[in-house]
Amino acid sequence: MDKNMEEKMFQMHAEVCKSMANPTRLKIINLLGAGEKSVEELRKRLKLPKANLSQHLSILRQRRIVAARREGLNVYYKCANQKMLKACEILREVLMEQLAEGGRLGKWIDKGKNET
Amino acid sequence: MDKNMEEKMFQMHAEVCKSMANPTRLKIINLLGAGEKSVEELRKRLKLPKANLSQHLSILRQRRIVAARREGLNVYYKCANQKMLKACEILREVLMEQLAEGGRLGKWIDKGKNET
DNA sequence: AAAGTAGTTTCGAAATACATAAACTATGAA
DNA sequence: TTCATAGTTTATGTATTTCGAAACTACTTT
Repeated sequence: MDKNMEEKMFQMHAEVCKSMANPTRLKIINLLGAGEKSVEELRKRLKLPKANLSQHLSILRQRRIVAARREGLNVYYKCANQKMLKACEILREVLMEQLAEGGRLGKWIDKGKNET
Repeated sequence: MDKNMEEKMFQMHAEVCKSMANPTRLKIINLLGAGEKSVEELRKRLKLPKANLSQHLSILRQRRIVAARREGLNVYYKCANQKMLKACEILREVLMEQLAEGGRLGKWIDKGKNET
């Protein structure tokens, strides 16, 4: 893998992370992880204005995190890739561990200086 | 897991993703994945102004993605959690696959309408 | 064709993230 | 104590993200 390719990979990777860097979008991913859903179903569960929901879905679509399929009036979305779900799952595990081991999000080097 | 907890998890998850949503920070994570390094080493490899590097490290530290340790004049950083690395690795795999399968980042439903 | 439902896009304002520069802190050496 | 090195923090201007509102598109029914 050459230098430019590496550079592009980091860029793409960052953009995928950006797409996931929003609680609403993570909720969407989570719901779709349990199976395909129409926008209307997502809207009801998430209680979001549909314009906003559509914007989030658009972002996820552009990064190929979800895939869309139209059927009549409805557009159905699903997770485009199981591996992405796996990656999310791992991060959630880590967070659960961190919550368990004290919860406090440390500020600085663990020298007892910046305790809250 | 109650409703508020769920909410907080999504929030935290988003913040971790945000911390990773930048090519420079991903490069840092990648370098640290290969082993502990001083800020000076990172600076030389990444060719970044040290103030900027320090800011990025601060963000990664706050989310416990990296851990810092001082030794004399130097501060050494390492990845705080192997699972985070694993999650990164999985995302990179997905990206490699996507590049392999055509590269073009699709704009809309795969109906041949929005070809580039 | 007209109206209704499902979904998307565009626009603009407020909030966040980013890089640069300058000032500051911490440690070790002279 | 003064200097030098390694690293952090604090402005500040710019760019990006986010959400609501309004306008628009796609399909179905009447």
